Amino acid sequence: MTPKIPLPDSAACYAKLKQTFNALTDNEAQSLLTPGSIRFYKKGEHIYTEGARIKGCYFIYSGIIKIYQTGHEGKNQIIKFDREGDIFGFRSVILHEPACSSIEALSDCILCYIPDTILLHLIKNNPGFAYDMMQIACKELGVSNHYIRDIAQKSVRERLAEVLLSIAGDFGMEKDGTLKLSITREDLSNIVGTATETVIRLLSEYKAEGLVDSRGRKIVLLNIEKLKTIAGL
Amino acid sequence: MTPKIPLPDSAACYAKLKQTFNALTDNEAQSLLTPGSIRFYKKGEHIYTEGARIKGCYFIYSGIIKIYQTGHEGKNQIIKFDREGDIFGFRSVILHEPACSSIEALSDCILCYIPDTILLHLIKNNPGFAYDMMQIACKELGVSNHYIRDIAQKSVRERLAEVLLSIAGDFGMEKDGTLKLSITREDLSNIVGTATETVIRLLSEYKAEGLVDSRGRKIVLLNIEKLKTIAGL
DNA sequence: CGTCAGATTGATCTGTGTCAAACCCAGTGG
DNA sequence: CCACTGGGTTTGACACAGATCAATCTGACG
Repeated sequence: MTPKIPLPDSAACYAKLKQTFNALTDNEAQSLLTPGSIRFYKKGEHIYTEGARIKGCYFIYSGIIKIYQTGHEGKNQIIKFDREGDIFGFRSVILHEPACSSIEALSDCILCYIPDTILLHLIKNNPGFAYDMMQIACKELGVSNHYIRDIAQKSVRERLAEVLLSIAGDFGMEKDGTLKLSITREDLSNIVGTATETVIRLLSEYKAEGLVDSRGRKIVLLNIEKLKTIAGL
Repeated sequence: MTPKIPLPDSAACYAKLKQTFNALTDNEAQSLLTPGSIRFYKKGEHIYTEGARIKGCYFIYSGIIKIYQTGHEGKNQIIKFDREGDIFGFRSVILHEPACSSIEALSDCILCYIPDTILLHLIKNNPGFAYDMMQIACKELGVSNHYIRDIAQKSVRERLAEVLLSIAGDFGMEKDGTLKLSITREDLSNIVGTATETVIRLLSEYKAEGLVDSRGRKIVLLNIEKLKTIAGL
């Protein structure tokens, strides 16, 4: 559990916070950065689990986390990935409800914990902050609703292409087209909402068509345009 | 276009508003109820369409509206129904984006239009209101994410049962189990995310099993418990 | 060098989508 | 009053995408 990377000091964390919430005053940022609020999480570690009564939310200083829900027969549905500068868990805090999804660190992470009292205090006392949060919630809402349509209407083949492109968009790729996010076939299938074998077969098809290349978790997008066509974009 | 029912006076509308947004002050409520902000919409009328640059959102004084997105080959995905006391369109206003879904009146409706300037002003000046809006957005977010899991993992048979139950929950039913919301098979299929014929076949199956009865758009839930089992609840 | 998770490939089964035809019923207009 | 019309509903036949099950393979790592 010893951090492999040094925890950032308050100043560094403050700078990150300001990027996401530019409405925060210095005083308020101070109130967020109490001792112990900044914590290191090892890759693979679970931050919290569906149904947990969390009493605060988390700001990501660095790293990538996976947000998912467990369904029938233990199959997981990945809702989204969050990264540096994102905030998660606020839904449960604001509604005073148990967590509706589980969170797992996909890479080593540094998270800043924001207790419910402070979050609610900020929303009720800093209108700019409330507006920032509002925008974040609305953006997520738009993405989720868009995804409902896709998952309901598009074929798995189309959705997989779309997911690959959106991963490229969210996390970037090397100059050669390699996705910066390394991800297992199983996780891919849990985003797309299909069986792992199907993802593997479709990736092979793409490969045969010269659209992608892959070795293990390294996936290379060779023909973005064609993938967009398949995805229906 | 002449209203079949008289438009409510400001006082009636004010009362409805207070039920949803109890943080509103009298002055603020006044600012919402300018002349012309309250309008009647006929059943089947389109309030606005995906991609429209709307400059305000709507509060539902009475009636039911359908929120949907158009996908491949004109097939629609219904995101949700809203009714009396609900507010819609705020996502686009808050993000300054074009509408991401279309709105249609499922019954005769009376809507109260809230211009963007006023909505944003309220959020930035009345923390209680901002918090109310925040809760609404978060609630919708929770529902949407939950639905992503369902649509990705459950079979159509399971989802149809779930949708019927949730319609019963949202809009109620008569003592005999008849859903108060009358809905076409096509709309049902557009919620579940399947073909119309499949909904019809599954309803027939349910009927054969004594779980539901139906004549036209009147659907009667005969065995709620069994339906819950099918839905996986 | 053994082990184990993840990746791959094949064979098979089935839930749903698609296409086509017919039917029911309410509203309209002659 | 009745034929006409058209939207919604129903049923059947058929094809196929994708799930499932089973077996094998690969590569990373202790």
